[in-house]
Amino acid sequence: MRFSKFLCPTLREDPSEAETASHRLMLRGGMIRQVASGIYTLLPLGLRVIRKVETIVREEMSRAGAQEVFMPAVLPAELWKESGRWDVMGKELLRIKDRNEREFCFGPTHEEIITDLVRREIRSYRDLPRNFFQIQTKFRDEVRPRFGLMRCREFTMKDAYSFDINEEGAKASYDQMYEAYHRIFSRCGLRFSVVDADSGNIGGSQSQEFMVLADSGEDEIIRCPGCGYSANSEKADGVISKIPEAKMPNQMEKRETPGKSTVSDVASFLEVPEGRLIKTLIYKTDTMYLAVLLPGDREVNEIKLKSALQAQHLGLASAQEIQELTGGPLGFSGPVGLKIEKGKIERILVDGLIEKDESYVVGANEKDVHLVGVVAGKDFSMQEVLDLHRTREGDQCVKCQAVLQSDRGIEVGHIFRLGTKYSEIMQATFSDPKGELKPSIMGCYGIGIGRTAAAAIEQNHDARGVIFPPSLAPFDVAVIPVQVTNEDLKREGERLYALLADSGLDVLLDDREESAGAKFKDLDLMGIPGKITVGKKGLAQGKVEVKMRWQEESQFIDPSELVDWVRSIPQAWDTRSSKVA
RNA sequence: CGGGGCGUAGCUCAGCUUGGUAGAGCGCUACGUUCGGGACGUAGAGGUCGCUGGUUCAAAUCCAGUCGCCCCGACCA
Repeated sequence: MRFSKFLCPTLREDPSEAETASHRLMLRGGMIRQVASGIYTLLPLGLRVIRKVETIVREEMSRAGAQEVFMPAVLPAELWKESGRWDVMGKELLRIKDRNEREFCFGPTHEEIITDLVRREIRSYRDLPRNFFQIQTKFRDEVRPRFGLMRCREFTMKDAYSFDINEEGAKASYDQMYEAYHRIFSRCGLRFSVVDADSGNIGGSQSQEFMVLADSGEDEIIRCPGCGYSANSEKADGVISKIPEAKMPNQMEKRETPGKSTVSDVASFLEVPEGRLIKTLIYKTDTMYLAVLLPGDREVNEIKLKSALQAQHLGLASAQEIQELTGGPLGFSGPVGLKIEKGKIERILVDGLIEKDESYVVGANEKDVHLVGVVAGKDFSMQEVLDLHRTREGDQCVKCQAVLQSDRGIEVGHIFRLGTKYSEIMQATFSDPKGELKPSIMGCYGIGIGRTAAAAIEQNHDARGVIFPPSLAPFDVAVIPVQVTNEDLKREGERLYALLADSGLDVLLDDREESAGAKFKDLDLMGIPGKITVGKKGLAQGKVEVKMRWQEESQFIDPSELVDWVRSIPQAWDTRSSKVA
């Protein structure tokens, strides 16, 4: 490719909208342009990177025995209604109507569609197991798209679906995908870890996420240095050894707390550690109101709460609702005297960190009043005790008691054991050897293609720009004649370009009439691993000047070694000493 | 959905408070001089000041509405 013909509008300055490294560098490097919030055009350079990721994914999926299909992007509502997710998905699902007012959606994922295909086409245990995958455009109307390709509304996803005759088979299919994902992300040059995850509205019994470690990641990973346990903090379990000490009366007493409605205000006003407060959160689901009690210094894990309640929607009650339900204003709710009544608060859930017979501070359900010396289990009921808090760094591992640590991660892949959630409801059955009809055991497996590329940039860049892992780089090497007006340099550049291209390498020839400095800046920004500088220095001594993106100094090699040098770049990447952050 | 910010040339932004013929740097075009880490000179092109309405003799500027984009939050009891 000749740079002079290549659409790669690099930007000298940082675009104002970009915060994270990958977003900023993909815009500056001329890889993407935004069309609408969370919707992007991939420019030639960016597309090349995406294609590299896709190629790796395709190779590893076939190697793992999956076969490629291509399902539609626009999906009829009926299938979604059949699975029940038409109502569950909410506003994230982009709903559209055709000219006959028939309902469709733009596919956010394809369980329903593949299950529909399989129930029509696969009838016997002899046809199983099977695994189908596709690389397709999805649309999810995200609450808040951000960070360029990291959280888009429209994005490219590889999704795979396995169908097995029994649990052992399903487990084997899952393990196979686990291995394939390991190979894929390793080949993409990423440092990642696999964590236990919540399966969200996809459903199923077990799921794990592949997390690329990066400070800009939107997910928190909880990791145990003792036993190696690691999980998304949404899913992680942890314990604390003991609750904080506090001076507290033995009997329940009222205390005036004028205007102190937050945990930190009340705690400092009453001189009690936040862990000795109980916050009482009033939630509402599709069917009822409920109270959730947890230590003041803790946060509710709404994912756990939602699954404990088996609720489809979950949200906090409004200030007005709280006043009506508890008799007191927001900020002063408490469990003492809280009545359980049909149509009002129907359940009181107590987090497992609240200890029976210990005394706490709670709201009095009365403006500007809190209660101190409230004994858990005596002054209020602890009938429903559940694990509802969000685990955090510093808690102890439930398995080995080591102190848990936390990292930030970008979720690039997610694998699920679905069981029969979809096959049962949609009747995707097969005949077993006895002739009985059974639902297939399913698994599903996703990879965010664009997000993987973005994550690679998050992990591999420096002040000058991207440093693509060679496996994802848009070009293997760039040839830069420092002066194209100099006929000798121009001719030599053309010669090397032809030589390398003829060897099957992806080469970019920077034949633009730019200054050498401008070309170097652009090439560094674009992150191409190999750089061949064609200048008088090398020409004079009959050598070729070469440098890898992550190296500081050029070296001069014999022209006969050039092709081998370019081919050696991937190995050099793997063994490079100065890994970049 | 709540809070905040922004919308002026391809990009980054100034001008708006105090209304009076639209600005800078970078980029782009032409010519010349340069030429190993974003060169210089000269001459040029390029803008319905997001959109709609209002106030006014006069609106980028004041007012109202609207659309779009970004950020923070959505864990607050």
